[in-house]
Amino acid sequence: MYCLMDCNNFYANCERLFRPDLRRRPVAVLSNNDGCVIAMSNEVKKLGVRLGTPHFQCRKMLQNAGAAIFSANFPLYGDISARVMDCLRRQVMQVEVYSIDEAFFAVDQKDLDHSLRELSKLISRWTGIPVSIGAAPTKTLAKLANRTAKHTGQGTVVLTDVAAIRKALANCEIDDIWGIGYKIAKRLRNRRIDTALDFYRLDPDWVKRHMGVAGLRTWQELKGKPCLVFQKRQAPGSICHSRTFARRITDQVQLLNAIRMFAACTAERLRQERLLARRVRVTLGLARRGSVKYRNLSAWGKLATVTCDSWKIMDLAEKLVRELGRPDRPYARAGVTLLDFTDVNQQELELPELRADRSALLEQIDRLNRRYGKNTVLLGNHDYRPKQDHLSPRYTTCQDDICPVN
DNA sequence: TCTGGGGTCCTAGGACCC
DNA sequence: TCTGGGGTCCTAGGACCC
Repeated sequence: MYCLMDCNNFYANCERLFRPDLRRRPVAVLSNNDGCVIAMSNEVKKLGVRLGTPHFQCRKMLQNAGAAIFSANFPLYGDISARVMDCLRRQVMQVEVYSIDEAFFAVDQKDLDHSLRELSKLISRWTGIPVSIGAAPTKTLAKLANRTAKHTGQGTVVLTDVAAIRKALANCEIDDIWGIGYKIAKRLRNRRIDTALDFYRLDPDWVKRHMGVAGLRTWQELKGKPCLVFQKRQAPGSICHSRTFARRITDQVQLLNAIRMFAACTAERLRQERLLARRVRVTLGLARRGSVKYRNLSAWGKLATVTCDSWKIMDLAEKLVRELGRPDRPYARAGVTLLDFTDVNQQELELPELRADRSALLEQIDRLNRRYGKNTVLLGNHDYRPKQDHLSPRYTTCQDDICPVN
């Protein structure tokens, strides 16, 4: 049996943890630069705000409803997530953390309904975060069970018999199936395939022909045949750091400063993962101008040897930006991606005279950033600062922000 | 004025090889 | 230079996830 635990309105409930006064107030959380709504409490959902709505479009409505607005506080959410996952690991086997607020796990118990309800209560009691749990014979059906648990307010749902599965499928829109996104859903709707049950009734050959192997896998999963199994935590295949600028950039020096800073962030993450990279890619997003659409420019290059040295990665990223030249439009966003990794233990040998060994210095910088918070020590001459007008304290990860108890 | 960020997997097409 | 088939590798782009 596959189970899926999902934290309810996770970011909004993290903000509420240390602010009991917000328990009944609407809460919305904004993306970087306070651009758009990325999470909200049920009260905000009831107002009709959709995920991804730009803040300026719903600001008035939220104000009128007395909503509390927060800039995304990822150090806080990451720490609370780790606590929830730790709690889950103490109770069940084979936990696969799927995202910051979701984890699959396996159970093999008789009284499943009862034990999942107890588990949900326990996580909520230990961490303060309410969760929903769905259980079913495949991961995709477990997702469906979880969705049903949320929608019906049951908290936990076990989907095993065909009748219950069919009922849940009939109540699920085509684009709410895990694995079917906006594009495919639109194509299916054009053919009058509107619900998960309509999709379930399709011929598998047709599904394979029109939706490829990924679509067929989803179909088989809904039929109860597991195609997606538990996965061990793997090293990432790429590491990316990208940002939309609070103000568009026209100055090349400013852009290069931002790129060097982004490159340093990717390098730090690379060292955390104990990996070395071979390739660097930079991506520049050019702003819309009149009828001229938003456009991406990108370029990649190879490092002389695999490395996790911030300066080498920063230098190559800068070189790539220079090679891209100056476009006629301002930059709206930029990013740096590292690719082609090898494990740190398999580092290629460099001639000693070519190696500027900065590993001790980088180690110290990483240590300071771990201890005193991200970006305590930054490399390069940067002037990039995101807009975060509604940031809550880092209650659990920064000593200065700990809640006082009176 | 103001529209996120970080990933994975699959597929098609081109280059190249024998 | 052209002819053919089969194979691999690489890259860009699309689609998906949270």
